[in-house]
Amino acid sequence: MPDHDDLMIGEFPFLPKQERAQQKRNALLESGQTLFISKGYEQTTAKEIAAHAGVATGTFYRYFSDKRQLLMSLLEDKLDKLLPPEPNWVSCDPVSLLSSLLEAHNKRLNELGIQRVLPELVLKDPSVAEFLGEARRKIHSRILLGLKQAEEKGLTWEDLDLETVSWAILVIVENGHGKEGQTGKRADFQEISKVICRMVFPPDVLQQLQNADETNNRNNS
Amino acid sequence: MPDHDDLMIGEFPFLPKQERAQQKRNALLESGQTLFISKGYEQTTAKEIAAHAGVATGTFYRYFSDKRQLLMSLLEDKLDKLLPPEPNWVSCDPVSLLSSLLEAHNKRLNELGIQRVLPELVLKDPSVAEFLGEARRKIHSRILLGLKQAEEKGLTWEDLDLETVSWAILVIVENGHGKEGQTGKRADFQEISKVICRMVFPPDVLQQLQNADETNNRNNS
Amino acid sequence: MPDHDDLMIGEFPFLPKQERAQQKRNALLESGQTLFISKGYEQTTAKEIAAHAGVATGTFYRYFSDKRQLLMSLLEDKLDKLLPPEPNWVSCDPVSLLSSLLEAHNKRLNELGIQRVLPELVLKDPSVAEFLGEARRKIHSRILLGLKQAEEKGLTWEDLDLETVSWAILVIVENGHGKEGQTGKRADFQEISKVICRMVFPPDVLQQLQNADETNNRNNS
Amino acid sequence: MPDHDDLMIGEFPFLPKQERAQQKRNALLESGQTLFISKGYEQTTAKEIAAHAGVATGTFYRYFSDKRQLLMSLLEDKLDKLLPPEPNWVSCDPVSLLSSLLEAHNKRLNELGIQRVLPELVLKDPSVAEFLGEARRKIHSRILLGLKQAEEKGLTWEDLDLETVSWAILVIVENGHGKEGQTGKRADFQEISKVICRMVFPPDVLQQLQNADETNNRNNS
DNA sequence: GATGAATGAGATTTCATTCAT
DNA sequence: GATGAATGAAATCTCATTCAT
Repeated sequence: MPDHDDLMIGEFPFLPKQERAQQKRNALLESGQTLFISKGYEQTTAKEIAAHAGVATGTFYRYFSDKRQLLMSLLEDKLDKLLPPEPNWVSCDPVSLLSSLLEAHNKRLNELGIQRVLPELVLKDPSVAEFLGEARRKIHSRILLGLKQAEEKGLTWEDLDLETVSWAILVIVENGHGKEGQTGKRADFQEISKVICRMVFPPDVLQQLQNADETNNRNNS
Repeated sequence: MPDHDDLMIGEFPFLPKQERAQQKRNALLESGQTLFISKGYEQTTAKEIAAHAGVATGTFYRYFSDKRQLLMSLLEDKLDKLLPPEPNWVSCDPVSLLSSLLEAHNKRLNELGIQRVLPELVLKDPSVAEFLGEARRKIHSRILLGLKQAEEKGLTWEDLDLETVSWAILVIVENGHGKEGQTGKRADFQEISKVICRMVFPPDVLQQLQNADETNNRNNS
Repeated sequence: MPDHDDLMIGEFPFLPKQERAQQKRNALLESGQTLFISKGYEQTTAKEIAAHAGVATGTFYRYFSDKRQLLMSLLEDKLDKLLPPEPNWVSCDPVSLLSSLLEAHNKRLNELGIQRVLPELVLKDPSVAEFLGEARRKIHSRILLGLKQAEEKGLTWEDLDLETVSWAILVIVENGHGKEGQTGKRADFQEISKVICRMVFPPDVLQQLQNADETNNRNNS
Repeated sequence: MPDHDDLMIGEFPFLPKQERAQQKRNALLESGQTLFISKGYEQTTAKEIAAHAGVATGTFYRYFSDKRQLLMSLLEDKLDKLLPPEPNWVSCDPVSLLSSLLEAHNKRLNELGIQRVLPELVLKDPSVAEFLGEARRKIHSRILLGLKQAEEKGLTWEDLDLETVSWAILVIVENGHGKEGQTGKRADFQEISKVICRMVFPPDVLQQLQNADETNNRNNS
């Protein structure tokens, strides 16, 4: 349980009660996250979480009604960080834009790690499944919307099935974080972006967008 | 499990002992699979599996050292069915080829269902993780090989990063089965195939392959 | 866990499964009863009951879903023994009849002991309260019925309120077992019976009944 | 417990400290009583009592060493109210005297309610049992004393066993409060009194006492 | 081999009591 | 004195695994 006040010599190690309680709650949340990620949800006990957070078993139940609720709190806290950002396809070079978005999203996911427990929970707890499904639908419709705007401007392949492409993008984005560990090679966001862009834009449009972007940059500097 | 054979004095039991034991083992495997899929691995007890298979709890432990080993046996038995087939890109219309392969693979996955428990186990049991990683690497290299052959024949985009594309295909294939439930629309294998082909082949090559295919079919008939 | 078979040398120490299980169930019931009576319901833990019955904690839960259910089983098993017998006022000397009934009932209660925990449970568990109330109503109406028959024969005090008297008798009978411990004197069933009879019969009727009884006895011998 | 006095600068707090402490103690006692009666002793937690009394959990332990001690204080405070009044059999109509005494006692018991938890505690805490036994003995000897005076004046049945009758009266009085709920009819104190009087006095004596009472009343008015 | 009752370690959860603030 | 968060012992209950029959 880190307590920064301890380091401030000359001050009373005083925190208003609410804040201290918040600290403890957070310590429990963090410990829960850490242990869930490293051992899985079922393999982690409430006692362990409490011990890891440096509090007694009973304290766990002051802040959370049970393990499940701690997890749900974690999910709610972190949901926005799990969602990939919404790309704006038009204004600049789509490949490098996507690449940096992917890299940032990937970094966030790896820092978070919580997504690794989710598949375990989908089977055991329908409400988690519901929760995740909702989130996925949200992301999917975001991606779909971006694609639609690009399509309206005549930038995409002519016979593009937006539903399917946006779903494919979703899947690629969601699984990007795992590329390295499972195929032995570090994720190459630049290449992934190229693949995605190729699904969306014909080569000439892509070239055009990239040229416009370069011009843009030259004018700006 | 009532066994009327015991009552037929003077007849040979219809199955030699070893085979009857095999039957029990298989019943347990099937029950394990069914229950793991519907309730998750941790939520399924050895007693339940035994009861579902129509044998006594203790019998479970005659055939499997524990729950984990039953699962590993399941995985080994079914692994080949989890692997998607290796596409041969050259000989026919890639889109319809892929489409039918995807559909067949998807059907197998849904019949199997076992893949749904795997994420739960990856964290709990490193050997499962190892096992799965191995399988994925195998599939990945199959896909990669197919792509390489296409590339050597000059069929693919010029600047194609084969590693990345094959990884993207892997991800799409692996997640294809879940498309429907999660985005509200039934999986459309035709469209998915088109997307994948667009990642791999330039439009003119694709057209050419499809024409060749049609010619082929006409000649054949 | 007493096992009488151990003492039968030369016999197989064999009991059919059901009987053995019954034995264990009974051992648990008895242990529950003993401990509930000596320590109270709340003060007795499932673990203790199991240990006292010579079985493991888990075995307790094989036979009873929880402590409460064991108690309810006890109550159902013993309810008929808790009910006082129905007196037949007419056929013989009411005082000695009542006296022997009271003594027998009292002996049964003391052997049983379970009634001592009931008050504790009435507050905690409304279903126990309901259960007991039902039993009391049954006894009460039995007593009332006996009184009515006596009244119809013109044997009782003229202005007798049957409801009230039967209630008073119920209360006296129910509390008879506790007389000794709480007032320092052994229960004197003969005297209690006299008191009850005085509530019901005028002295002359009582005398008459007793005389008739004596005549009866003389004729019988 | 909001306390506006703290805000009135320059005024003496309305209550000296000790008295305010007394108030808290009393609030705790009352809350304990209320909750014990409605939920039972074991089912009531110290935290609940404190919350109900409007003080912090810790404050509970400033005034009482533990839950048990709060209960004992309750008992000591209320014991005199639990004791039924001592009847004076001679000076007036015993039936109506008893009737009004019974009614008053019954009302007190119902207001108090604490007697309902006692059975739960007798088994758990021998000192409570001791305490209650002492109280019962006290009441019993009071009743016995009254009967003896009546006997000395030759008012009672000739062969009356005073011990037994006084015990029977005690039991009836103690259980009177529960008559209604358990037999479906409201307690009828007049009838109960008649029953008790019939146990004690022969009809002619009773008549005589009632006549004397009427004469008394006529003379007084 | 088969059975399923028995085991007991371990997870979840509660609550009387303490103690830093 | 008052507070209420924290404690941790203890109760309830589950289930993988064993073993007598």
